[in-house]
Amino acid sequence: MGPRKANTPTLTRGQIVRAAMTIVDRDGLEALSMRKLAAELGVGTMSLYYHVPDKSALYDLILDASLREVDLSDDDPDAPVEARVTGVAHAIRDTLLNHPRAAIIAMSRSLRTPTQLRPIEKLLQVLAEAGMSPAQAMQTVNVIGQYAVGVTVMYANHINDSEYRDEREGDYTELTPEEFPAMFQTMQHAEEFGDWDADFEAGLSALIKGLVTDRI
Amino acid sequence: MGPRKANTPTLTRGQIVRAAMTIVDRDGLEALSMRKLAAELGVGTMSLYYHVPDKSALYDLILDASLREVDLSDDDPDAPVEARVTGVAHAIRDTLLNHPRAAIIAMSRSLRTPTQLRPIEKLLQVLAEAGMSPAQAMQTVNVIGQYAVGVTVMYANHINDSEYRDEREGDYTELTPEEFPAMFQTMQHAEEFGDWDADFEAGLSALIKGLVTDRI
DNA sequence: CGTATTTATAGTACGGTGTACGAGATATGT
DNA sequence: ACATATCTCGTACACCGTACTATAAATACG
Repeated sequence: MGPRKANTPTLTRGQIVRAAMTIVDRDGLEALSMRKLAAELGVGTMSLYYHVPDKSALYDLILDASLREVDLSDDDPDAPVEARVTGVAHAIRDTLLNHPRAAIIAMSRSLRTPTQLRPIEKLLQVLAEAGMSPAQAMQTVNVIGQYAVGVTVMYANHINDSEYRDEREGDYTELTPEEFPAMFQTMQHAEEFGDWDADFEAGLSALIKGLVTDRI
Repeated sequence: MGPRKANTPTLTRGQIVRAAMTIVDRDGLEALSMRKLAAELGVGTMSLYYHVPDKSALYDLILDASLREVDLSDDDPDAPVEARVTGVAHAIRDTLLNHPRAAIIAMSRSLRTPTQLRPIEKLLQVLAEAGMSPAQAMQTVNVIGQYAVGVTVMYANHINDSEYRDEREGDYTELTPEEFPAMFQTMQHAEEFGDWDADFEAGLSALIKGLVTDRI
C-alpha cells in the first residue's frame, strides 16, 4: 500500500496507546513491538511515528494511561488521615494490578506527567490538611508511594513469572536443609502465608503508623 | 577465525559474568548484548553459548553475582533484633546500589538461587531467634525484603534516569499551581528533603517498629 | 601408538527489532 | 489554481538473540 488519506486522522494517539495496552495485557510487555502494534491497528509501521516520537515515549504513554485509571473519587475529606492515605495507596496498587504486565514501567522511569503525579498531589494534600510539615509530608509521600509501587510491581512480576515458569520445569530448588534451616522450618507452615495482599496491608499500616500517626 | 583450542577453557562462566557486569556498570543494562559481550572478551559470539544457555540465564547470573556481594558478616547475634534486621536491609540496599544499572533485574525475576536467598534465610533466622512465629516471620521478611529491594531499585533507576535526562531538555514540567497546589507549596521547602537514604531509613524503622517490635 | 570421543570455539544465517529517510497522497488556505 | 501543511507508509540499515553446523584440540581407550 502507499499513502492513503490525510488530514482526517484515522489514526490517533489514543488508539495507538489503547492497542498497545491490549497487546501488553494479552501477550506481555516484551511482545510489544512497533510492527506488531501497527499490525494490530491495520496500519503501516512507520505511521505510528507521526503520533509517537519513539518507543520510549510509547512506554510513557502506557504508564500514563494506566495511572489515569487511579480512582481517587471515593476519598472522604472527613475521614481520618490514616484511612485517606490507605485509600490512595490501595488505589495505586489496584491500578497497577489492573495491568500487571505493564507495571514494571512505573519502576524504570521517574514520574513526570500530571496524570502520573496526581496521586502524589493527593497524598500531599491529605497530609498537609492533617497538619504535617512540608518536609515530613514529602518524606512520607515518597516512602509510601515507593512502597506501594515497588511492592506491587514485585507482586505483578511474581504473577507473570509464576505463570511462565509453571510451563517450564519446576526444578528450581536445590536448597539443602543444612544451608537453609530457617527456610525449611518456615516452609512447613506454608499454608498460613503467601497472601500478598495481606502482606501489603501489614506493611502499609506499619508505615502509616510510624510515618503519619506517630508524627501527628 | 575458526576453532582454536579445546579442553583448556580459556573462557569461563565467571569471566563472562564479570565482563557482563563491566559492560552493565559502564554502559547500562540495555547496552548489554551477546555480541558486545563477546567482543569485550575478544571471543566469538557463539562461544558464549557453550557456557551460558541464553541471555535470560545471563541476567540471572548477573543478579547472582550482585547478590553474592551482600555482606552479612558484621551481624552481631547478641544485638537487638531491630538492629540485626536493619543491618540485613542495609546490606541488601548497599549491594544493589553497588551496581545500580543491574538492580532492576532483581525486580523482574523471583529469587531462586541459594545466593539470592541467603539474605532472606538470614532474616528468617534472626526473627526465629527473636521468638516470632513462622507465619509472622515470613510476612515480615516478605514485606521488609520487598521494601528494601523495591525502594532501592526505584532509587537506582532515578539516578540513571536523572543522568540521562539531564543531557536532554529539562522541559519536563508543565504543572500548573492551580492543579497541583500541594506540590508547589511543598517545593518551596525543597532543600529540606530529597535525601533518599534518610527516606529509606524512615520507612525501614517504621516497618521494623510495626512488624517486629510491636509483635515481640 | 592410532583412533574415537569429548570438549570447546566460532562462522553463517534466519527472523526479529527500532527507526531514519523520503516519497506519496489528501485536505486545507489563499 | 496552486502552494502548503498534514498524514501515511515502503524501503533500508544497523543491530539483536540464537539454531545449526563445522572445526580443531585435548583426552580416553584399544
